[in-house]
Amino acid sequence: MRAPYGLNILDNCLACPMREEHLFCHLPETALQRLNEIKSTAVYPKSAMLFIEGQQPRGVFVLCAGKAKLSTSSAEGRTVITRISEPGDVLGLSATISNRPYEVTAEMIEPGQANFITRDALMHFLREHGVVALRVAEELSRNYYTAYERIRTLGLTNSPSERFAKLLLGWSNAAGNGDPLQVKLMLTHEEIAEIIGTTRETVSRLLSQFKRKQLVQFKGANLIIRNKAALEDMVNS
Amino acid sequence: MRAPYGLNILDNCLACPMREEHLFCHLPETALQRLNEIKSTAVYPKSAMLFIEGQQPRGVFVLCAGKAKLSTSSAEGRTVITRISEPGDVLGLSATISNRPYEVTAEMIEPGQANFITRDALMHFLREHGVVALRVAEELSRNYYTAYERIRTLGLTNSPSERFAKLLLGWSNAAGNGDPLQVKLMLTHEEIAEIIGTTRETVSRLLSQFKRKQLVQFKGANLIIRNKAALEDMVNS
DNA sequence: GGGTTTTTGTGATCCTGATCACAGACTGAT
DNA sequence: ATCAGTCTGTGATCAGGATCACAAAAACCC
Repeated sequence: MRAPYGLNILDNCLACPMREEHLFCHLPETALQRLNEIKSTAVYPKSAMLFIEGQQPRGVFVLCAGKAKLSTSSAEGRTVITRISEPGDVLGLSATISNRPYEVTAEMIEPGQANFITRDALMHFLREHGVVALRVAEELSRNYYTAYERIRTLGLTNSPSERFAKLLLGWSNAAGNGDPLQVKLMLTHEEIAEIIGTTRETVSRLLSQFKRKQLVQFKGANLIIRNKAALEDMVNS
Repeated sequence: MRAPYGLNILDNCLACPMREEHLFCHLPETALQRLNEIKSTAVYPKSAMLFIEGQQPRGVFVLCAGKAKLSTSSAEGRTVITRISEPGDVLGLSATISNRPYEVTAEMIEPGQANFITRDALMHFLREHGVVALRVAEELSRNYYTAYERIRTLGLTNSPSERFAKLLLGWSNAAGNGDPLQVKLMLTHEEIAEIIGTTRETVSRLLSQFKRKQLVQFKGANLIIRNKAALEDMVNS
């Protein structure tokens, strides 16, 4: 297995990388072994598509390194980004389990690595290991919750400013290590717009507006939250 | 077990009522038997709350008769209806499986009946019957898909008119029996507004507008779709 | 380093829905 | 029948974003 794109292949990224709640953690030894036999690893460059909305499900991808954006589009070209996936996430699980077309497109937004398990192998594996099926159900529930969170932000807030403030706060909370008030902006305005359901121009304007009001401030490619309270007020307006 | 509210208790509504894809259909005999032992049945009047958003999950409800609306609200009183559940649906499954608070409120919009299975009993049952756990995973995937459908309608369409047209078409498709062009309106304008993410007034106006344009027509409490093509055009605008 | 492509900033315009405010129609209880 | 409560229709107003249209800036690539 070669490692193009200057990435080193991670040895065993199925086995509980960083997140304790990872799908395939704390499994019986035999199950884990079997899992390692049926998985295959690959490395992906930026912009690589793991799968595309509407395709028949080939299997699941366990993201080991890098980030991927999950999005869904309308016929008229409009797009919503539903999630930015991080290492440890399992992509394509619901489609694979239910054997329906992938409901989203998964595109790497930075180079990374993922394990792949074919649908047949996975289903066979799950039928043999009932415990893991239950874990899969739990993982699906988790996905369900994040989908609900999206529904709530899209449905319960009217103004883009509110949603943008919410997004920034969410990012600052998610910043596990380092300064929680410092957020690395790795998305284009266009992509941010696709997350909060507005236009690129509006995101641009909101950002200047936030800067003007001293709510945020730039430090290179990072955004510093200067007035968290004010942002929180906007969210609960 | 008494039957208030003038409803007759259905004998065994776990066993594959109408929908082949029902969660607990085609199970091994032993599993089905055990299921019948751990379930309890109750009858609910209109407006009864099966559970409320934020509560610790007590267990799952299998809806046997009647319809329930699932909704989620913001602190400021705004509400989105995420689904109108029909007999055969399993309510509270993801919360129960993942042991997180119910993510929605389930309220009966017509009198009905449901089986209840406590969380403990269900989890114990699932650990014993791995096959069923897989079925649960499939059911969760289905729920996930409908959640995604909500995300798409909320995120990919801008105009309330578009969403309203889409809703009407969806209802007409769902009308299994009878004239597919005839839709029974059983929700208030307020509730419709909470489904498509707009205000009551806008729904009122849209309805008059659709009537004026001969897209729809009333026949008592039923709505007749007069110009399906025009509605479909609005959706793909 | 120059040339191309993507990304960002900002103005001007316009229009759709949200909001507020009532009045009329229904519904359901007693 | 009556009254309270809910639901529905519609007008008037108004602001917030979508849209279009460029130009500047940054990133990328041989």
